[in-house]
Amino acid sequence: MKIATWNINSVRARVDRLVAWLKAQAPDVLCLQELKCTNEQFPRAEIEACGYRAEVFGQKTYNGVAILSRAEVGDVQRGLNDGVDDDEARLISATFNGVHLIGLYAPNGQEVGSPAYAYKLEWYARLTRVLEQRYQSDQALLLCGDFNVAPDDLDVWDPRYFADKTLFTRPEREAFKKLRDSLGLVDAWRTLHPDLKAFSWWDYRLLAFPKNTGLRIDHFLLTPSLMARCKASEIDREARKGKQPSDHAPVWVELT
DNA sequence: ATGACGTGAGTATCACGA
Repeated sequence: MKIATWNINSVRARVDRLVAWLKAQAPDVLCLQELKCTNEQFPRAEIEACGYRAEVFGQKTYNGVAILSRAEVGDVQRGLNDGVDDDEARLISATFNGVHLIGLYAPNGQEVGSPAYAYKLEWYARLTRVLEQRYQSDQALLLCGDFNVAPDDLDVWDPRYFADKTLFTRPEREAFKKLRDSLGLVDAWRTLHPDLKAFSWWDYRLLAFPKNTGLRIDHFLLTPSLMARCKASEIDREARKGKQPSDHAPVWVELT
């Protein structure tokens, strides 16, 4: 079973790329982030024409997440549903083949010290509480998506330059670690590539992709029992090439 | 100069991304 995640940075601007990638990679599940469209604007017909269903949690202009799958998913929930007043479409969860899936788009945080930065840290704390309240570490649970945090030095092209920059500040990395530790979750790609310096996002500016000045911020977090079934995980750097790409590459895991 | 691009909204320029 192949499960993928991709921050597509506007699904309407890239529907042709999306369809081509689904046909080429044939994942069983693809979690999408940054749809930048409402449920009504989502290109459902094109997705269904290539054999996928779509559970969509859209929002006008910003955010928006979806779960595409070859077979029907169960128990779909949109949002954290933790009682906090929050209308940002950043999380969708479902079950598929006995696996609890959570597809998420964590807040970016803008500048350190800004309201958006505080919201990001609070959002991580809320998600951690939700995991602790609703799941157990012995379940088959998988979180994937754009976490907007580079966890370690190896995940940043220049850790010294990023030391006090959003996505790599100590509070963000600690919030990510607390989320991971809540259920003993494992960073699947890093576990399978312990010494590799590779990225999943590159700035559109400054020739960042050809210079490979990127960050690894798109992740799969698995409970230990699910990690035992994970034999492969890769970042599809090819999908960042060519005309009008998303600034993120897709990431996938293969589960036995 | 670690230097500025892409998207949606709306129709000039701004908010936002990371």
